[in-house]
Amino acid sequence: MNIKSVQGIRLLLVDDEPTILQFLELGLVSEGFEVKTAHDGISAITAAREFEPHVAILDVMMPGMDGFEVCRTLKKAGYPVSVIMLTAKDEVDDRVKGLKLGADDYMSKPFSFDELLARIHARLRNQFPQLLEEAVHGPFKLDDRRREISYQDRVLELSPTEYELLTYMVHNHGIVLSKALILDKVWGYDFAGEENIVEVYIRSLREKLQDREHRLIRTVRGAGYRVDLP
Amino acid sequence: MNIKSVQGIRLLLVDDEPTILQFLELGLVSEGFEVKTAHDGISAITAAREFEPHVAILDVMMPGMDGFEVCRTLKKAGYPVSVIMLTAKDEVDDRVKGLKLGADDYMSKPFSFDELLARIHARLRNQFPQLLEEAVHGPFKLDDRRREISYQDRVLELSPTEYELLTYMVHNHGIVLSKALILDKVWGYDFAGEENIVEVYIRSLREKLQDREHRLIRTVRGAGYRVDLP
DNA sequence: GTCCGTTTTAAGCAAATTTTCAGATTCCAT
DNA sequence: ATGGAATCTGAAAATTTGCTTAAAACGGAC
Repeated sequence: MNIKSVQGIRLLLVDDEPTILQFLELGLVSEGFEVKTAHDGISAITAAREFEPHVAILDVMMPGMDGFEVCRTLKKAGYPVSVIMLTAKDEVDDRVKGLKLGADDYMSKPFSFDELLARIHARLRNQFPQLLEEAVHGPFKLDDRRREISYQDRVLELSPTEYELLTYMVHNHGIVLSKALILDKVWGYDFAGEENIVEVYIRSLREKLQDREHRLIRTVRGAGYRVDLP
Repeated sequence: MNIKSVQGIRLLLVDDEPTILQFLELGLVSEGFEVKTAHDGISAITAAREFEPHVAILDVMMPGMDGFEVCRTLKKAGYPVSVIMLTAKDEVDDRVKGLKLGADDYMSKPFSFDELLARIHARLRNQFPQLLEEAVHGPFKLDDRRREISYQDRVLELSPTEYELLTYMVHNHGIVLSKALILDKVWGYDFAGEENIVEVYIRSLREKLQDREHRLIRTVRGAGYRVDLP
């Protein structure tokens, strides 16, 4: 997603399950967020005090102080923090239901990483609209909400992967991006195929941008690709 | 949200569960509302007399005088108050009962704070339009007091779920909404079924809107749906 | 109970997208 | 200029996604 626009945004992750914590942290950091983690409620509160996160992602079920308590404490202290609560699907007793009220959004496990990203963006749009402006880079206009990219004021018709790829590259224009890096960011670290697929998609983008001379998306032989804005 | 200012708007919160009461009060006060709370039906009536709330948020299940009774009493006394009823998901018949007894809207737990905010705003739009902007989006007119949606000045005949879905989507027009998000917001966080049901309902809406070309409700492949107003 | 509208599930189909592959082309170092 | 590696290309194969339809499940009204 849009690396640059997310810089300086602080996320607090709280979960007592180390595996999940690590997994989420890894993903969110590589998206460009500033991330702090805590494995229980008490340390979450402490961390929040000095870290001042924009968004807190809290697991409901934790030993000791649970997610609800953390949420309430943060809100009460007046931090302008958005809270996304994570809970398992089978935790549906009434007490839990009622307490869900304090959070700004709520996701039930299991969920996809992409979905979490979308929720974080939604929260940011709501709470800190000035942080996520519509990005204009030269002839490109990136509209994350509509999920559209315009080039010279014409909306491009892109497949999902093309959209992700172009978003990533335009946000990082002027920088050479290796195929390995692109694979990581766009296809995910666990993609098993060959790097040739990047070439295939670059070709498709060039076609849709009418970039016959490869001047917009430049090939840097042996290093990767670079978007050059006029 | 499409609200100009919330200052001077008075909300009455009634619930016997102190935790929930506190959560809601905290959140709503920080949104700028004037909030008064009551923990049972009797004191709710008393509070309403001198506080004269614009909107009352009542829990259905309370010992002694329940939410319905409070609602009926308030309406009978002629206060110009909008009532939002809170009920647990399995108390299905409560909804119908509540609407018959004069409630203007209902919400089933669990819900997020955002949803409650949206409902309050919706209520205010209808009951006190001078305080807020109109709920007209292009060719759509949303009247959730009557639970009706007009499209090009014709009232649509919608099932309850269709109504919720279209309301949600029109309210968020111009933004891509994933099927997962729609499921959460419209069907509730604990819905167990497949995302296909969203597709089925979208189809039904398109049919009723005569949107054969899918230009009103656009499919954004791999991402979700987006309402585009002409 | 039966009827009726609504919600939900399921399966087949069509289309779009992703991925792979093999041959062509380009580039660079020698 | 030549060989080898990197990149480009076009098209087929594989996969995924969304659309549609019909039937089953459900709930309330009678």
